[in-house]
Amino acid sequence: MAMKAAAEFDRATAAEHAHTAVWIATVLRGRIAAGELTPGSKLSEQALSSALGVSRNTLREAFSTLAGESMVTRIPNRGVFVASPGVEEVREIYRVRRMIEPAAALWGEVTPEALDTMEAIVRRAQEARDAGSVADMADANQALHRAVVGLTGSGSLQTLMDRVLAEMRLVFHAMASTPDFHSHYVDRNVRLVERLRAGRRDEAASGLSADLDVAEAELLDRLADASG
Amino acid sequence: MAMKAAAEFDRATAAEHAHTAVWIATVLRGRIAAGELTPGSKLSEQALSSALGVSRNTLREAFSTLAGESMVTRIPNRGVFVASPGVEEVREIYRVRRMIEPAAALWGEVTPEALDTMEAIVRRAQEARDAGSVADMADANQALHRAVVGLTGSGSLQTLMDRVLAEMRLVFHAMASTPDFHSHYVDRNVRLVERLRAGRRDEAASGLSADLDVAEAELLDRLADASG
DNA sequence: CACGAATTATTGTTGAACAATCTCCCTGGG
DNA sequence: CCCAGGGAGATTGTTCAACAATAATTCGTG
Repeated sequence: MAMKAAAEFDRATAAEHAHTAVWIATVLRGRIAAGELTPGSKLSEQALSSALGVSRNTLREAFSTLAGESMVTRIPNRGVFVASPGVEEVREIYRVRRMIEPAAALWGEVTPEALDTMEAIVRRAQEARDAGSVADMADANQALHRAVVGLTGSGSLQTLMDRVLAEMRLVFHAMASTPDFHSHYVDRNVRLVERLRAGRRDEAASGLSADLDVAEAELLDRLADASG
Repeated sequence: MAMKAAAEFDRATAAEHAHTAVWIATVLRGRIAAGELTPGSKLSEQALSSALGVSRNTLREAFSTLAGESMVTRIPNRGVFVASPGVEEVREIYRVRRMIEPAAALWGEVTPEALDTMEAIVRRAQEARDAGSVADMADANQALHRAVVGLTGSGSLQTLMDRVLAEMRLVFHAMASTPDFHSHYVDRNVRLVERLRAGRRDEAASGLSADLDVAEAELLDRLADASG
């Protein structure tokens, strides 16, 4: 068909031959994370395949990938939709985090470099708070917790955490407004890193666990408000 | 083509319309777990698609799923191969297990039902040892550790653990002979469940961690022998 | 207005085709 | 004898077009 160029967009830019399906999955993942594709919205095969300039088959393969990451939900004979996490998903998110984050704090390998990285992230969060940038604060917060899991040295756990954090972003996107959720945690995060630096891992782990409890409760609260 | 029936095998038996791609993924996952498809062996698209009676496109989608579970490895323009975990993969497996299993023992919800289940599994392991059935012992061992992670109540962690255990099976399949690896752990597992029953979670967690260290060392040892 | 049936749209799956890439063998030169 | 180079053949990556199966919608009828 002569008119594939109708939606040729970039795709020549970054690493042309990244095995189209993977590339498409990356594009969609990015758009979902950016909030361009809002939770619950339908991803039509025909519309998307022509919009992205790939065949339905290739798009389908990308969908498989994203469904495996639970970024989208596939309903047989109905289509795929951007995942829209609810109360149960939030609970699951914190079940996971309450296990792997304290575990990482307790038993991970706390290197000086890791501590430096975390301190830099915490400073970034403080600056974001001072500047009143909610988005940057959210980013820094996620980056910090990601770094905590990084202490485990495990790629699988890191991947799991990335999935969880991506789902968290979806939760925020699903909420109409994003009132300041993170500023309370900037100071707590500072204390967390201090404790890790001081080698007080028990305190770091238990404090982290408590923080997660609070965050979950607060998030569930706002979710109930939004849906009630 | 009239001759699709050439390889019609069952496929009408179990839940006919399980949406072919996932059904195929299930079949392949089972064959890999059973050791029918040995680690490193190539999965030719043409051969498999005709052997399973599905189109290459559908098979491809199944491959995506399995690659996402790292049951198979995809090498661009070369094909997909049954994953063949080596030393680094074993290390990663135990990095994960050393985090989530003790975490589950420490912070999971230890219900009486869960304890009963675990005791039943442990008894099964003892019977298998008495009967000299290595395979049953391996199964029971895996089931027990799976149950430990189940204490977290988290589906994501359970899924991660399942992936890890599947990879463990691949490691065993990759070793020419499977000398008795599990009998040493039957008694340790008994003690683990006893400690959980007694509410001595710290001991359960630290003992578990030690067991995992020993198991990793032993496994790495045998791997070194096999490849040396 | 409610209800059911026909129409329409969308997904699920297949088969064939072609380009890109790899594998392997075969030949020629050192 | 060994190695480099070059095809020929096979395999994967991707697209297209078609049809079957299922869901959504529309429309006619009571």
